[in-house]
Amino acid sequence: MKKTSLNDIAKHLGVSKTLVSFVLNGKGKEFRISDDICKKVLDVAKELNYTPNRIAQGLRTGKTNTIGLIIADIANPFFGILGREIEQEAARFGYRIIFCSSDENPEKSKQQIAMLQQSQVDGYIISPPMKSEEQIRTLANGTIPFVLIDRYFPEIECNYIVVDNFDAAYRATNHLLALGRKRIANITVNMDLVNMKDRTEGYRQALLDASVALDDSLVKILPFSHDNKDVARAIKELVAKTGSKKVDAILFSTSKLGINGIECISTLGLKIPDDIAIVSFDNPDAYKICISPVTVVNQPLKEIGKTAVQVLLSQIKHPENIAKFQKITLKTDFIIRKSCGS
Amino acid sequence: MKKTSLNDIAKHLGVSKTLVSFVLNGKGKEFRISDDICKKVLDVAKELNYTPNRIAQGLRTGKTNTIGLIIADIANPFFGILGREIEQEAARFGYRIIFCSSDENPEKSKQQIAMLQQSQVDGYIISPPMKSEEQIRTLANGTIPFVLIDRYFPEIECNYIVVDNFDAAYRATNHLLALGRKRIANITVNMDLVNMKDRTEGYRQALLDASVALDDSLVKILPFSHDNKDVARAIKELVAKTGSKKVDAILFSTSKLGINGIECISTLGLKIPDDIAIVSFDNPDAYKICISPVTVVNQPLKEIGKTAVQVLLSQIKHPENIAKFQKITLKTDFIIRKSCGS
DNA sequence: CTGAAAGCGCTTACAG
DNA sequence: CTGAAAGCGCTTACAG
Repeated sequence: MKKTSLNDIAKHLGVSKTLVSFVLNGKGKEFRISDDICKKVLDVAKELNYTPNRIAQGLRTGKTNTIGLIIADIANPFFGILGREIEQEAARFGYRIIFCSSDENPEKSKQQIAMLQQSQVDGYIISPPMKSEEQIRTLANGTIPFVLIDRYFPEIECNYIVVDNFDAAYRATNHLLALGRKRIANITVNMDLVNMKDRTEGYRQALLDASVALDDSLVKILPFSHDNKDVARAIKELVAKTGSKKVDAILFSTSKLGINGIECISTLGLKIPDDIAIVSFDNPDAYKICISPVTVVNQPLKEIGKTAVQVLLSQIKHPENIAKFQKITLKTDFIIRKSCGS
Repeated sequence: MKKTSLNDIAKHLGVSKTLVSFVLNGKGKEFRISDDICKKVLDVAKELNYTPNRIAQGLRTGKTNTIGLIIADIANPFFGILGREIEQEAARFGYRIIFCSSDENPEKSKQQIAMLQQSQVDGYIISPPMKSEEQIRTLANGTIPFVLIDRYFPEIECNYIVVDNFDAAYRATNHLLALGRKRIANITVNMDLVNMKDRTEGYRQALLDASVALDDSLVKILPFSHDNKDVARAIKELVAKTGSKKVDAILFSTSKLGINGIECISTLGLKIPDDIAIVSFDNPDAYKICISPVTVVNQPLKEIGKTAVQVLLSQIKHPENIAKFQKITLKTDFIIRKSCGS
């Protein structure tokens, strides 16, 4: 029992597949095909259980109605929520998503882009790993639209939807400052990516503006593929400082760092916020029910995802706008809970 | 600058595309094409930046190397981790994933199956929502292999990879019993799905075996699309019981319930485990750093995902085995933390 | 109003 | 060893 094709329907009725194609695509009226025949075609299509072969359609029209999505890791709720939003918005317009987790590894993302290209996706949404500038530049020189999310490369002209990380970190640090914290540390990851860099810059600027001396030993930069031992080591170095150098607050640049960090702080018997105040980027469930619910920088994930799809689809539908880039920076909001005291 | 095709390479060299196809598919040796020509083809392919059009290939061969994945919600870490594992294992064998979140809504999953079918996926991995028996049965009558994960329908013959939920709940409840808890509640969701039903059955059986009287008012069944208010209401009803009816433990059948539940319990000023002991299914990050780290039933997500892909691919590659079903039930492990006291 | 024909980019018998 | 040809299932000028 092979799948039924347009041709099967055409033969069944003794008409041409042109005609069948027209009515099945709702162009019956447009080509003034008689209602009678339209009905027959529709009936037979249903009777034979016809479903269009999108792949054949894609080959013919050059459009697959598919978007390629590359993020760091779909198991990470940050990207999971983003992925969900993208899926949902894309589905509204009849697009499907092929997703890939790059693990922040440029070798992987390169292969994934190649795979997606071979799959003839109509566009890409990418959260580019560090050292992937060349891949993105190659994409920018091609004709398939794409939009970057979460990070971007300032020197590459293209669409991106990001968040004002500098501002977010600045405000978070100010919040700590306003509550009387002075020795504020920042635990972050490799600075090759602008989003991470901006966070630490915002933190630094807030300290400068408050005339608090910068102390580079308070900024802990972990490799991208860190584990909880790396975080524990950083925390231990930080809390080992005593006297006037005693650390009284930590800004975590990602929630993965924060979750591991809080686990470690608890293990060390330190109290949040009494001994150490905590602020973190991102807002996982864990932060809502943890020992001392965490004050966070909350990113508008829904909006990022939704906007990314909209920007992409507008370019897919208007190829003439391929060089009109949308560079969108969204604001974050700041959710105050208990981890900074009051 | 159109993409280069096989034909372009063929013309460029004045050979047939048959030949080009052979060497590009590594069949040069097999058809004894001279090394010289092979090299030329490869060189030109690289020079013209050739990439195969998988969609054309798919149309011709009837294989798209694509798997359709339907889960409840990719933003839920439970499914996110599962999705990640499936993606990774599939990629090892050259397969890509189109993913869909059904929201436990059978209308959606039905549409998604149709969409996936039109996309000519080679197989499906599905976590079927309740009331989707008919869709799954239709699939089972078709010729495209699929495997169910997380839940299944006992009356439908097909592949599935699930977990021994009865056993898991039985052990969890026994753990509570062994620590002296007697009035153990179970908060769960709609019982239409076997996995949820089995959890409550396991809970009941453990109580029976320990000669603890069953009390149906201790089993709170929420609708599938519950929010934290629903959970809060259930908890309040439970803790309102006093005297000999006082509740001293809760088994949460999902982590979404548990996270909301713990938030509510904290709000009410109750202490875990002193006032109430907690055990939950699933092991999100939140449980590791929360007020009283939660004792959990941990599902082998990696193994579920990996096995699902393997079972599916073995059927895709051996269509003759379409009716040889693999029904796999994996064991869970039990991670003891602090939420049950000692 | 309807049909015959070309063609999207591939693979694969078939022939020599 | 290599090529001409058919065909996967569709869409879309073109012709009448």
